[in-house]
Amino acid sequence: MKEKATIRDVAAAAGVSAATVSYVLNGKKKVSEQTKNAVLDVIRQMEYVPDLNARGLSLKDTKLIGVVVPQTEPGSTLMFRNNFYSEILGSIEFHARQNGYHVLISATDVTEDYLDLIRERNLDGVIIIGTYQNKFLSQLKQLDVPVVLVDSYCKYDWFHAIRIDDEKSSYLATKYVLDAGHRRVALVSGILHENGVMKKRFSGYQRALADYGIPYREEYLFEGNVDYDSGVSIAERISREKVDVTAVVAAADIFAIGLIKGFYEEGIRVPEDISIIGFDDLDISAYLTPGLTTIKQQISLKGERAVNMLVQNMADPNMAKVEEILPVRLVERASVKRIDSDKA
Amino acid sequence: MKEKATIRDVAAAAGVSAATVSYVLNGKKKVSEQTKNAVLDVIRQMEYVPDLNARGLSLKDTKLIGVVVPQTEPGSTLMFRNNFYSEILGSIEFHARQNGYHVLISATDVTEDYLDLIRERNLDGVIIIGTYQNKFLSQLKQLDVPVVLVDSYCKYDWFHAIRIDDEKSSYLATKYVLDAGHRRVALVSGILHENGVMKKRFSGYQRALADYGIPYREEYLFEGNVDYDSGVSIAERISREKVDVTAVVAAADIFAIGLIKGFYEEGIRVPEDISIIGFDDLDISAYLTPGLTTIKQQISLKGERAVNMLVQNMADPNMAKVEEILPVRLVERASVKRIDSDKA
DNA sequence: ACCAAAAGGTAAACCGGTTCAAAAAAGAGA
DNA sequence: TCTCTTTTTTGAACCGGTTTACCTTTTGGT
Repeated sequence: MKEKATIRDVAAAAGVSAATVSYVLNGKKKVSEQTKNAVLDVIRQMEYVPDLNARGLSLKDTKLIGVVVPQTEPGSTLMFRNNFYSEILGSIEFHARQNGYHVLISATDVTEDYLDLIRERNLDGVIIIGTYQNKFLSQLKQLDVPVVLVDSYCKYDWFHAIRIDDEKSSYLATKYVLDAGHRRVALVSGILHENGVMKKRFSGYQRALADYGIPYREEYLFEGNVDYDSGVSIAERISREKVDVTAVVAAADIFAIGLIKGFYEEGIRVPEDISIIGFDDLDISAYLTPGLTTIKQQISLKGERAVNMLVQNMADPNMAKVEEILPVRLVERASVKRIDSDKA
Repeated sequence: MKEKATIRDVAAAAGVSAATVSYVLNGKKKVSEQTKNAVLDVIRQMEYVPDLNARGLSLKDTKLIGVVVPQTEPGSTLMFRNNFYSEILGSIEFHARQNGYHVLISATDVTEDYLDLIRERNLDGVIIIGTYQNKFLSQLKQLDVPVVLVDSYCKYDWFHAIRIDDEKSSYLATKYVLDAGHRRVALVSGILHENGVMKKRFSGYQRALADYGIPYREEYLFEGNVDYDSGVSIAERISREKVDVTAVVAAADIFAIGLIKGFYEEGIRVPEDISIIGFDDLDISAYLTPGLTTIKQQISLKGERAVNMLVQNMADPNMAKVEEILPVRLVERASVKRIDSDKA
């Protein structure tokens, strides 16, 4: 790395003290127009750029925020392959920069290591996307750093949170399918006991059924890891075990995508033979054939709000904890067929 | 942020000097077993974590690397929606951490601003993915920071580079289609005059045609932005203008995905009516119906090699510039139909 | 003109690490 | 026991910023 000019170099060249240069830069004290201009000239001329590390050291304010994206397996980079997370990340990076922060990414879980990272780097704030290990939350709280949780249900109100109303959204999706005339509808979900989000979506599904006077049937519930392969194999199971459904609510688009593929392999056409509704609206979802009818989340708005919330909290450490619920929207594409409900 | 213990706090508690604690931590000087253990005990007990910013300040070595992912439009976060980049990024993050580095992401172009960022944060190294603006390269070089270029053709050998052999890979793809019996094959490509990678893929396509004695026909070349929508509209054009081809080589999977959708809307089936081969092997590509035959890049290997190269250069500033070409592999799925070449 | 107050500027200490030069302690040889 | 080494340890300076406390000028009111 080329040697950089320091604030004292600038000071010397401008014939003033380092303190003055500092004041010119951050305007915390009045400096006469004359000296200010002289200093600015030198700065421009020397291409001086202040060192944020040094500044961070004395200000204890690093303008650095950490973003944690979940890793599916240790050492895997899968989470980045999930467009859902990537898109939030992109949005976070953009808005962070708008607010003068830089983003340090980590594809770790929130563990001891990450807590150390926060302290090592003196992160000003942290955004955690998706799941986390409960046992480290209280330690995270101890750190007393602003934290925004995105898309997860924390039983304590220790941190800001931002997400959608999963129960209601799932209700919406299920209701849509029921309104289309379907009566025997399956739910493909993540593992319920380990995933709060999925639990809520399960509840919404159940409530919609109940509203239509349809009893919940356990054999219509399929749990699996939230990935493409689960979708494929669940489709196979539904086909081979001749599970008697006309529609399936997929609690994540990635499931739906796998299901379509799986059904296709089994000679079952979507939506002619079976209808599917998804959840998330990944950008792939519009590209599929048929286009996936799904619950659209405003993914990049999520990132934006997360950053804003964090920035606000970093400015005011005593800010009350807020929980923001973003709206969703059902986008109709071609994967759900309207059927005659009497027939069903 | 909770106040952290400093090295002097540890020193005081252990009854030694700060220097000693420092030596215990980084082993640059011998410390007696006895004091070492005493110090380590205190460190454990106080949960002391050294401050990397402070260390960076005195060592001029921040253990921070910057990764630039291209932004499609100013202010957009589109690049993150491109799985291709996300996956490289994920891989980079993982391997960087393995090597003790943290990753600062930016979705900027390499402009004045980013050059400033490098200096502000004293980045130890930089990985630039994809395109960049030529005019800033020489300034980047001035900075004298280790840089690895991923997936781009730089006319100067100023930086390390890592990519695939685009010409040959494209040749391979085209040859595969020709071997399947196709004779009238279109190329869907990015804008040639602004994209070095696409230029190479175009050459490969031409060379394959030539090898088979097939004259290149300009009306079989379709240029567009490398995105889904271009694919859709090019499919429409091919259909409506009744362009007489039996196959198309898509110079990026995202094109192929759009093409499939576009053809579908036009009532043209893939691969029954028209064959398509892609390029990249996005993870979506396997999920499509039909599965996309494509040129597979080892995307995460790319990230790994980029990090290794950078780490090596950071360790040895005089390291000679290297250019690494990664192998590709054609993966056969269902989007290319073998036809009787006589008929064509 | 005279003094108080305001404005502009600065030296020096500090943030939390590392490291040099030198001091202190321990070990070795005579 | 007393030097001479060798090993351990340490005080202090430094990295590049910020900031406090204080000093000098100006300015302004009477």
